[in-house]
Amino acid sequence: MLLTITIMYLQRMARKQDERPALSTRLTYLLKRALVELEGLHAEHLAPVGVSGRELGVLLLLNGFDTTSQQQVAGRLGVDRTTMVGLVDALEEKRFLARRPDAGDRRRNVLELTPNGHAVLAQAVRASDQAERQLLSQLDDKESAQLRTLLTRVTQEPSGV
Amino acid sequence: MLLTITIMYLQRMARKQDERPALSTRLTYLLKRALVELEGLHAEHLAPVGVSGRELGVLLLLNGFDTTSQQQVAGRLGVDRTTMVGLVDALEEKRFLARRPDAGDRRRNVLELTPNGHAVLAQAVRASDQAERQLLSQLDDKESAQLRTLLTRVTQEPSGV
DNA sequence: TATTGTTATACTCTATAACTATA
DNA sequence: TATAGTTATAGAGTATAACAATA
Repeated sequence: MLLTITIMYLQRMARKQDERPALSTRLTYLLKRALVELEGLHAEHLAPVGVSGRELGVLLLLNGFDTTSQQQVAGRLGVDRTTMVGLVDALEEKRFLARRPDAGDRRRNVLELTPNGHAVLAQAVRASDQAERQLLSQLDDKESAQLRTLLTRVTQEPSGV
Repeated sequence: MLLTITIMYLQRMARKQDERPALSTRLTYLLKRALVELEGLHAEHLAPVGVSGRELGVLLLLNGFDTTSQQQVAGRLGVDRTTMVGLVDALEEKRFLARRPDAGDRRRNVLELTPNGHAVLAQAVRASDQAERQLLSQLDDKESAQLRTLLTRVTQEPSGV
């Protein structure tokens, strides 16, 4: 009888323990942990290519749009224009892109991928694909696609803005 | 005839454009964007409660484990012990937790939530729930649960470590 | 000698303010 | 007057090194 009560008590305590809000169930924690791990994998896989994850972002943006000033890229990348200067400096020094003044508005720098930049971008994308596959190694293809879809929907504005 | 060829060419170009690897499809980009937005929502919702997102993490850990030194919490939170000092300073000053030397090992500080700390934690969790619901407003309950499950599986080690 | 908490210091990342050259 | 790029500076956030107390 006492044993039964004791067991019931312990079970109730165990449930109560489980009901405690846990850090590991918080969405911020899960997103951050996935992101940190993915950034680590990118650092590994991108190192031999010679670009950082942030730089890959710049290359992707330059590849995706035809005419682009530093400030346009900065805006799309979500960084300040002053931060952009250093990024472009590094990529220009590595000969992955070229700056030239815009003929129409000579205050602007038009950024353009060099042939070498295009080649490095292709390599970097393959490296990034590998990093992503490694992060998603526990999921099958359908689940991976689901995760991507759900994240895309989450980060989209409600009214198609 | 020429028009047809032109249209076909433009369509091919459009497809080619779509085939370009885009930043917006990169998992790092999606995760970061979701995280930044969720952190912003937390900042809003947690402000009236008087804790930061990082501090909520500490409170959740203190609530989840029974006996905890500063260094244990730091380890679980993924920050340096020197970073932990400032976090604990702030929470102690706000009377949400108390430091006391461990009787068994007087080098250690045992951290304990105060009654006030428990109350604030409950408030903060409700605020965090709201922030999460707002982020997930485009998803139904099943999809939200799916996202959480997929992220949990992604951040788990393969062999149940 | 090793460990916990602490402080001082340095490093990274990023933004704000100020300057230049263009418009 | 306003804007694009640049530079210098300052502010978070975090880690490394050194120190005191304790083991």
